[in-house]
Amino acid sequence: MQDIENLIISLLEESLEKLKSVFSFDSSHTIDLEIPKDSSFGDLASNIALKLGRQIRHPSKELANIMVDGMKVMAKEPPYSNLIKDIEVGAPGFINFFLKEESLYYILDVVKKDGKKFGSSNIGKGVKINIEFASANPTGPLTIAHGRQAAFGDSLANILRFSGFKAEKEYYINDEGRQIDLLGKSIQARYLELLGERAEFPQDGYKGDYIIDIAGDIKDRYKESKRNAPLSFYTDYGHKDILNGIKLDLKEFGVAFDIWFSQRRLGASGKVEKAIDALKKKGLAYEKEGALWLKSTDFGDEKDRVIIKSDGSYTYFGPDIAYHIDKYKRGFQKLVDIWGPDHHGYIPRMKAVVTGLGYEKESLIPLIVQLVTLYRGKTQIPMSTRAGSFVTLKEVMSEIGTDPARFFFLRRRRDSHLDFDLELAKKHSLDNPVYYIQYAHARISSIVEFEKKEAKIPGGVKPDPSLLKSKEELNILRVLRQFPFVVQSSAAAYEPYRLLIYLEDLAKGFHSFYNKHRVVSEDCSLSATRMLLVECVKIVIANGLGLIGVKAPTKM
RNA sequence: GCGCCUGUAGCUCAGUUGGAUAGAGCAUCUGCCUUCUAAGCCGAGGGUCGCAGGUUCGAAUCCUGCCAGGCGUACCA
Repeated sequence: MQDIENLIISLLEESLEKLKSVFSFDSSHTIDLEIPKDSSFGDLASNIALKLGRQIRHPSKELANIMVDGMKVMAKEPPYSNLIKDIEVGAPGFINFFLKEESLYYILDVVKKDGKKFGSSNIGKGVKINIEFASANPTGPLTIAHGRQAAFGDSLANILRFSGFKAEKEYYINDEGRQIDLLGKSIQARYLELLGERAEFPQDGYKGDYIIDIAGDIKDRYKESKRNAPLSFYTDYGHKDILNGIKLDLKEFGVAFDIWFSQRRLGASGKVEKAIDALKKKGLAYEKEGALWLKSTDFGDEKDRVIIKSDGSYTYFGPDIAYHIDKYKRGFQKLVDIWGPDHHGYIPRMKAVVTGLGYEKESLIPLIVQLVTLYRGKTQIPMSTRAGSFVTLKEVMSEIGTDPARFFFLRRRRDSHLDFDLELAKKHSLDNPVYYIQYAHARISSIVEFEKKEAKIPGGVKPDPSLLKSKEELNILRVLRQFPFVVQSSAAAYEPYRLLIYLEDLAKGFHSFYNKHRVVSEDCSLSATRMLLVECVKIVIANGLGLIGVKAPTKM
């Protein structure tokens, strides 16, 4: 398939070269092919004449006509002759290629042969890339916002691996600092309350019920013996307990991190001081009003940012600088940070650090994943971390299941605010595309079973793709052909949702086919061919769902 | 005030980076199960792409100015 693309591109290049004898222009054009949305515009199309027309100020359609006339002659000779059926000029100057059916059949062999690898590529060229995501503070359970980030980061990493990157999934544990202290104080206060003491609850303390649960656990385990325990006992107990919960949730959600990176360990290693020294040496940090500031304005930030507060403690930013440097030192060439929209102001200062220390600005890739609003039908479910009332990822998983949860979190562009309707996610219809896609996979599995049991197709019968003539069959071939493109564009744009849209399209193609045509029939040759077709659909659905971490069931 | 995100069919959203007649699903209306899974399929209606300018062969897409919603604007994380 890739060969077909390349052949047509080389044909276009050749034609462009000939055009130079008539017009003068520089030949630095990269020729892209697209798959037209409407198949009446052919199987592949190029807009090269339109681009060239703008450059040399000549009517595009005329250029396209000249090129097509030349290419039609060339297309009569091998290697093009057994590939191209026709070449046409489209309305504004598109060049549309119509391929022979044989060239579409080719995809079946490729899918069957590549199997689980179909769709993979090496566009990543082995570049080491770190994907850090869902790094919630261990001060409370994962919420649905983290759920979206987790589903996104996990799938993105899978897609990047499939595309030839060496991607690692990392979780940054914020296990020290002001918020952790606040957590400890909150637990301490609740514990003392349980012992019947009047305890002062911290002003900005964590008010959720889970704090009381933790305090209760401490009481069950230690009775009253922790009445005078130091604060560090509560901070340690609390954040470890919560982190364990987070790990369990993520495991259930199907996310397996390669690295759990502790901020506390980073602090103990002395790397934070080293990083700040490096900044000072480069003249990127200065002292003012007893605090240490980063000159982020030199790199386009609105104002300079505090690294060390006047009381001598670090802001969140301090360790985070060291953390990013550490990731580079560990050999990562690209760092993806997946953040919520509340972190967007954080991008310029982090970019400032990276460029200031001599790393490529583009090697840091912050991706902002927009908010999730939960609905139950028409009514919005209110969420507020501060009041301690929020819907957790765990609650969503247990209500609707992990597959629909992952799917819904991924279904939109990351820039798009996500409306997540729990009622919708529970429905078993096309309202809910997870089941629609999984259903296609299950149906095919069932056909495979049926054929095995009935043994309709004798062993010697070979598939003959030239029997595939119907609109529905040819459509499936076209859609199958797109899969590698979709994977690659998802990887390049860091957008897993494109894969979901594609899978819905493929499933639709299959269901349409299924309703109109029988796979296993009295016609052995046709049956064998359609079995091959349907098995290819199954492979691609399984590959696609695998990348987004959704199961491909054989029965439903 | 400033910054970021969003505005496309009644609803939820796509639109391949500036291309061809703006597309899906849901909802509404209408058909299809004695044969491989009806969690399915076929068909119909539904649009001033937030508004106003600009850039060019060509704009939902790019630029400017408005309008609306969300988020942020800490020596919190």
